[in-house]
Amino acid sequence: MSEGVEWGLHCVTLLALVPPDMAMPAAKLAEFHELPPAYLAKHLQALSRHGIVEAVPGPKGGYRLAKPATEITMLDVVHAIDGDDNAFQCSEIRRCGPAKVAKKEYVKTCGIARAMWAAEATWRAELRSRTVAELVLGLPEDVSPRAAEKALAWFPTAIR
Amino acid sequence: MSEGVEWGLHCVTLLALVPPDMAMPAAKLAEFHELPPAYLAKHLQALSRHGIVEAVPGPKGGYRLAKPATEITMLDVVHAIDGDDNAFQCSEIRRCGPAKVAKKEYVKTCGIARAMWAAEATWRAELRSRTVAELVLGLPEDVSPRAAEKALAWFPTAIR
DNA sequence: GTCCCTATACTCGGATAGCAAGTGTCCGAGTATAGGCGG
DNA sequence: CCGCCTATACTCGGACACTTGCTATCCGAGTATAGGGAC
Repeated sequence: MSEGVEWGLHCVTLLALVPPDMAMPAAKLAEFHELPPAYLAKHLQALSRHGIVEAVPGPKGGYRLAKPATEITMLDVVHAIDGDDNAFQCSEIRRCGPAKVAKKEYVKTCGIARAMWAAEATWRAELRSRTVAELVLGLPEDVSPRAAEKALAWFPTAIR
Repeated sequence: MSEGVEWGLHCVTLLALVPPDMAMPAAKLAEFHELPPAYLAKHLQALSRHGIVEAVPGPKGGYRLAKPATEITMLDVVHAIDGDDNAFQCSEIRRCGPAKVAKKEYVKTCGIARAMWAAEATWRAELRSRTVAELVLGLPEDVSPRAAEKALAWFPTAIR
């Protein structure tokens, strides 16, 4: 899985703390995680194209969430950055070789592909059930008070 | 996900039909699916290293299952070929930037990584619950009688 | 003092190089076989 | 006729090029702002 997924999830979580009438530039998002700004921008563009974040141009511009954090699932972010294709790709090799028959004979999909896709379906269901809002609510439990203090001190200098 | 996973699953399913005292060469496995023989061999080596299939050298040699098909899960095959690393890799970017604190302060794992890994756990559980034996039992339901006939006619020419 | 205009600086967006992992291929090491030879 | 030996041919196993997609970067298009000037 692409590394950008991790970046995207962290950035979306951080953007969820930005007031709806403000925005945070990509450079600040990169600074907060010490990420290469130009490359992170590429992933933020993907999130923007898929309607997850909203881009505000010009000075006092930046990114903000395009919809409430309760309506953005982790699956949305993963799909926006890594694409929504199945991880398992069935190339129908069963239709090749000495046992191949007419195309019309293959009515059901390959059993192997069905099983793999069923497993991916549970994975997607799990990620679809987790919203960005839940990630934010879980933050106080994971970050130490000292780190939270530093983050809160930095935050006002980043939003515009 | 690597294309070799698909090849490996199909080959293991085919090998499940080989009598325990016989073997099928990699070249025949490749022929049955019209796959590049040399490259398929690479994946079969991986299956052999992980104790899924057993390699028999010399003439009348080839591959056979190293244990009963009921004890080989789809997850075993996927892990052997694609590796058992988590698809989501947490690089701990939360420990960087202006809000970073001492290493000892990060006691719990990142909430984002926990959620991603939980989703992967359901994916693995699903694949672990499916054995190669079940794939074989599902074959008659998916392949047309005509294809089964051709496969059965080819099969004796491939095992040694 | 207030309104309008213009130059500015900051933002995002897409087009452009570099690199690593997966893809594809090859040749060498090892072994059970099959045939020939000797007893 | 039977047993042993040797040459053979077939197998797997690891080491070597190539290509696609992810990684990383830059510069151009667009816009709200801030300052200056006119009224």
